Amino acid sequence: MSENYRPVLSIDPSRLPKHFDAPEAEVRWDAEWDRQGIYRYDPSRPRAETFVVDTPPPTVSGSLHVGHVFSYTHTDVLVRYRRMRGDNIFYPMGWDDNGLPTERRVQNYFHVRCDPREPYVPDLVLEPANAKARKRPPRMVSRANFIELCHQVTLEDEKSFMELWRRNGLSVDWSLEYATIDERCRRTAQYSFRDLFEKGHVYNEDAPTTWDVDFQTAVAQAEMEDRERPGAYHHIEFGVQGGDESFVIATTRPELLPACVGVTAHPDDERYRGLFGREALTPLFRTPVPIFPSEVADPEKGTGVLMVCTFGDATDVAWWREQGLALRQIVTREGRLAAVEFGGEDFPSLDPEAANAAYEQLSGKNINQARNAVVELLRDPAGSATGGGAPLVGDPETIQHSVKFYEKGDRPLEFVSTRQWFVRLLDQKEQLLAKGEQIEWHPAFMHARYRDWTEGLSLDWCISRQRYFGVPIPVWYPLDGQGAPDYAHPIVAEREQMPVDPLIDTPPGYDEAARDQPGGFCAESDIFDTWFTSSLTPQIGSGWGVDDERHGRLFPADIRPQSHEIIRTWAFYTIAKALLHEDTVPWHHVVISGWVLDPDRKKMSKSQGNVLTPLPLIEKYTADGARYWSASARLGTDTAADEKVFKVGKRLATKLFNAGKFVLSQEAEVRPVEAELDRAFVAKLAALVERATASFDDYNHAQALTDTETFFWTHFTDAYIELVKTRARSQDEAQRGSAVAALRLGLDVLVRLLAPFLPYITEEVWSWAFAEEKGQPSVHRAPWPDASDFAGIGAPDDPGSFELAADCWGSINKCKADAEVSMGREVATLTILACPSDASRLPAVLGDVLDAARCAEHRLESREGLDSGVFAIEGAEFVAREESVKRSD
RNA sequence: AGGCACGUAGCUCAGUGGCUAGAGCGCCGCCUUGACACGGCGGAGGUCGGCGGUUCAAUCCCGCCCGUGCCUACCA
Repeated sequence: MSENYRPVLSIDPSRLPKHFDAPEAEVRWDAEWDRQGIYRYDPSRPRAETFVVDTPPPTVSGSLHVGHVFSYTHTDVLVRYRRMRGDNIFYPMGWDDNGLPTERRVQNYFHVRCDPREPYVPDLVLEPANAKARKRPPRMVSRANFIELCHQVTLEDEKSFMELWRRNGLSVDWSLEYATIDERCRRTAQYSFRDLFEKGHVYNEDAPTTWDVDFQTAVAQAEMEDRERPGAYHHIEFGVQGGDESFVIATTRPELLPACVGVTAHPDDERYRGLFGREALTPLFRTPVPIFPSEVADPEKGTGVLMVCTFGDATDVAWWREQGLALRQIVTREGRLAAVEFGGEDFPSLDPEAANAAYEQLSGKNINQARNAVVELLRDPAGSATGGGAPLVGDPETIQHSVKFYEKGDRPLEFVSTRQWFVRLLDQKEQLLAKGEQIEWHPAFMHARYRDWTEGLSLDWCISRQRYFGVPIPVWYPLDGQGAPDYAHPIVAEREQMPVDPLIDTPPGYDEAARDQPGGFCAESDIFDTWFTSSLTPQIGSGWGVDDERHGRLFPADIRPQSHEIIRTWAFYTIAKALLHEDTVPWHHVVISGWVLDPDRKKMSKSQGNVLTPLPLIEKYTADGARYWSASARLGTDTAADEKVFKVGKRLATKLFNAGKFVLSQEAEVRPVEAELDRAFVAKLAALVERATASFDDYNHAQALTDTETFFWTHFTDAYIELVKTRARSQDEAQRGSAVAALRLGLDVLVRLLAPFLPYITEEVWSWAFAEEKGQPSVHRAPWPDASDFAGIGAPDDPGSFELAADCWGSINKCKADAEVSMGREVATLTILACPSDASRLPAVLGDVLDAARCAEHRLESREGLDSGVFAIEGAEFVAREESVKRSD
């Protein structure tokens, strides 16, 4: 080597393993990244340089499935890109641990139930229930013990999630970890309540509320779903007071007949016009109820006239309110028919004896049993309100209709009148929609989901839950002299007290001795809907109410990644909170991942048993392979968990390992990139960098991956490396230096372009030489490639010379394939025919082509009629194999 | 019922108002290795869901239809 040039920092490939040991590297790099603190948020840098992520806190009690690594990888890829662009990343991780899923898991895991009347047992230790224990009735534990068990289980679950995230290479700043039940989140949620209370956005009300009879808790509109269920129209004859007329209503809920409080039909319906203002008489119970007209009644549906009950559905609730009808709540919180007495003021009857006899058949039964029983009673002419035979007209007519369920529930929702806390949202629709407009949705069409939901909002947000493991509502109620609570004047905890548990803590101005005493106070025992806390994740991260300066620096966030099925819950509620608290958007961009489908493109669900767990896939295909699969999906696109794609990712990582080994083991002097082919390659590489960067900025990471991968495989490893392999070992130092410099630049840039997708293998390759050479220990802190990487390298004389060389070499390869000889076979001589233009351009790169083809002698002839880029190879004479082997020794 | 998205090679997916529509996997044939057989070269394989329309030109734009998924609504 000449004395003026120092050698490049090359590696000795024999010191590297033959194959990449991914599991070992994944553990090693994860620890190393932690040690270097490369994912740490730097609070000293300004907002403009900071990229704030509002990470979805996963429900830890749910099972781990590939959907988790899928969507979180999308976020991580974007975050890693922004980090390399120089942004100060704020990327926390939280766990959504409170709420029903955890309670249910704890109930199953230990085979316990919570009964608040049970005394607290200190230091209670329970073993996971075995099959035998499950056959016995569940053990009853106190509320405090139950909550302790919930904490115990969530801690374990959080650990397994964290291990998965780390293994998957999420570049989370683990010092920012939170859990939605921890003290900080409880405080933030209670601050939120107090702020909404002060602003007049929350209220409590005793009103009919959608209720799950199994979980025995109120359910919000966002947590309901429709399910198709078989049902039946029952035609039932009603009488009319003071006349011998009758009419027939149709209902799918005959068991609610004892709760009938009115009858209605459309005002223009000729059949029933004469009845308005009079009273109907129910069969069986002989209860007189008002008949009133309503525009909402559809003359086409059923018989056009219907009974109003408390409560069959939301329309019943509306009629009940508008008409000021009586309240006859017969369905209990347990989903059974309550014991009621006909003949009194609440349940009037013209024939109390018969009514009570009939109701006796229903009392205490569940909904289905009561329905069957009432139908039997209606078949008996004795129950008729008119004396005109059996009240049930004809046979029930079976239909298929959709019924509202709690999304986690097993029985239809009932409307039960209970006292609940609500956030007033119906008066905020316009503002909520306006905030949705200010946010950029990726992909844009997902905005429609938010708009549809917001426009269709029909109920205020019910935020109280009659459960145990959650953030307590920070409220007490004063008790009057008789010990009755004054719900109109709740005592809300002071901010300084928070977080409080009203069941333990005492309200300001009261002594603990006054608890549950007349003239004293009583605690609100309900907890918040888990979304009440989850909707504050941007504020939890920013320290809202705790550190205003920091909040100003981190709120609103830059991106909110999430999946599309929780737009109506998580996204919606978070927008609502930011609106009500600070009249702002919570983040500037929403990034929506699609769903993961099973390999047959069916939705994965536990009930179908087609859920794939991620760790075995990561172990089989490496973390980089799993990330490749995730990242190959565009935002918002539902994607099949296709193992073929994992495999491709693993192959890409392997290829990068080998290409890196080759490129970095080339020894040469540091020389400028000058050869025509090298400059042509660099020009293509620069174009790739521009495209990939534009794709990332356009929230299209999948395009960036495809382009980079294709370039890496097609142009770099299959073409460029092969074409310059010989020259990279040439005796001509300038030629050799140019080739090696371009090879190293190619590897350097491609490793950085792939780093967001394949963090492990890129870091591995980076560590061999670039880390030292560039003074940047981690590729994940290295600058994203840009024009400065190519400064000083001239444009090629002919912009097409790279393709020309690759095409010509490809033609020779095809010639070898046709002759069934190996690509490495030496060629004694051959003739290349090219169109006149190509023939004149080819010599600039022909030396590299002939080297790659191992061709000793050649002739280049111009031939009219050939297309550009098409080369005919004639008269090829291959060196005999034995001779070829001998020569190369 | 309304809305959104999707329908491209056997499979999973790219793609563009215009040259012969692409990739990977799978398949077939060949190559035995000096970065990589966890590889390379070559090949077969598509009426771009259907029918109309706009256009010199449509897989791409428009309309209708069919199919799939989701969202919203209705659900006496």
